[in-house]
Amino acid sequence: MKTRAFRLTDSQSHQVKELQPVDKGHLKFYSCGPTVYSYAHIGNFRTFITADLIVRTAEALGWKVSYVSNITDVGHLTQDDMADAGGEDKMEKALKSKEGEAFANVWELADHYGNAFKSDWKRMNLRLPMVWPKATQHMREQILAVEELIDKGHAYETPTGVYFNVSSFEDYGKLSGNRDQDQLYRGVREVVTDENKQHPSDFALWKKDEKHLMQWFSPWGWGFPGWHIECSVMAMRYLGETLDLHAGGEDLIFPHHECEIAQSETLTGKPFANHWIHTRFLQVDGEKMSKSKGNFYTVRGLVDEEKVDPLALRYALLAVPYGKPLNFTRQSLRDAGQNVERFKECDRLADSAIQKGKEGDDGLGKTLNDLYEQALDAMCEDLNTSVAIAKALEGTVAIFKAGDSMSKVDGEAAKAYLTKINALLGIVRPDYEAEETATGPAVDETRVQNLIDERNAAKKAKDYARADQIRKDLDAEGIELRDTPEGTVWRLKSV
RNA sequence: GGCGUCGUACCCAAGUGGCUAAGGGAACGGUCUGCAAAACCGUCAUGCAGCGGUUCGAAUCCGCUCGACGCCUCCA
Repeated sequence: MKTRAFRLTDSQSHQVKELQPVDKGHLKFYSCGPTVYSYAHIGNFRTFITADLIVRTAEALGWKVSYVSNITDVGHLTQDDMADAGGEDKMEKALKSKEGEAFANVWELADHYGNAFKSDWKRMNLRLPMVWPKATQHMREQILAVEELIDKGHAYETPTGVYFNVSSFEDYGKLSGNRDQDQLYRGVREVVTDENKQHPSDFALWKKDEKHLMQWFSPWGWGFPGWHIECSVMAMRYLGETLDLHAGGEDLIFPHHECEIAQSETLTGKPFANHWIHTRFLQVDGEKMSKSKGNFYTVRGLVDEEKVDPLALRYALLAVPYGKPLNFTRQSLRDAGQNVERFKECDRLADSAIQKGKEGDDGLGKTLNDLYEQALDAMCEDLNTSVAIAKALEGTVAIFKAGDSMSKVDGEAAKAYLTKINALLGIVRPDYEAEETATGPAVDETRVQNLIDERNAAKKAKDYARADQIRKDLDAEGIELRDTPEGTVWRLKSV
């Protein structure tokens, strides 16, 4: 295998630079996960897919990957910690909402959405992290970290909590560019802040709150941790004091990641992460998607209710490189579905060629291998998924050209190619067994097969009107028929 | 007010100084098929928001104009 550099845009320098693990060939990677107060939407998953593609590319390069993705289940307030008068914990707010009525308490709610998230994760063909740490499971470490920050003189206690003194950390703003903390508040319509804080930019490490539904006892009394401290603590707990790479959505650059840097580097005196990358937001029909606008799609809604092929959804979410805004539309989902079908069709063609066992070798393997190498090159160049997909699709043209007369050797080469493309992009085959889904009627396969048999009998009898009627009826149900040399096959039409 | 991104065909999108401006979707014509579907073949941007400039040479660099968008405020 030729040696390749894996290059990614670093959010701090805005330059594309080589990702170089401190331990050569062993990537220590932390990716910010969701706050589990609701079902994750496709925008969340664009970010998680970016992380997934990094893991897959690193694996393709033969690296070992220590991959951690957290689950936030406490401490994420509805209002920023900077202006934290009146901020409400997202988990508590969700419990009070209409959907929250189904849960006995906030712990159950967190558990439910956390599990739903993990199930969506698998359906989107995402690599499993080494660990999925939860904020609530690392309370002791968080409290210890806050104590240490106070001891070191970088944090102070007020009647409402413990705050990090931003002016005590010289590098504050190095990631986001928000260097001048006073400038930040000029032109902002209203600054609501805790009057006990020394500066509006100081952020909460611990909130005192005896009424909070999730609370722990600390040296500062009952309360709960601030949102930022969990990631610092869990990242360092599992991956060490300096990460090779830290990823997240673009909204997390400030304040979340800026605060993580301030806390972590103050604690260790070492760089927190050598490389930062951020996935740009997804838009829907040219508009920003957000919960407050209500124009958002969830994985569950599309896959369970609308029967969209999860692989098509994944394809649509990764077709545009992570550094550019992606405009998600019904059209983009249809395009994605078409191409995913091409891969699947090639997979069937390769299986059939292997089964037929025809002799010969038309050199398909060489062509496909070159294309795979080019696809991997594209992924190593800042995850250029557009080019990687283009190369992957060129491979399908080569496979289709070989067609039904493909030899066994070429069939095996095609199969191996698709396996490698799938390992890199995850858009050919599902990597996990399908889980039972509660919603939607299952297709009665026996009934469909009976109708196909009836249609074939009608065709044989040259009763084409009857044959076409059966095909038309099934099509109306969303089942598409296709007559192939191996017989009639059917598939569910997605979207 | 601060920080940042982008404008390439009907749609998505690659290309960041130099061969014919990748690839996909849609559309149209053809082959195959009882007819379809899938597949294959062919057609589909003398031009890259506009205007200037630099250069032997620019979609690519510089300036201005117009337009779209993101973060700083709930969000990945």
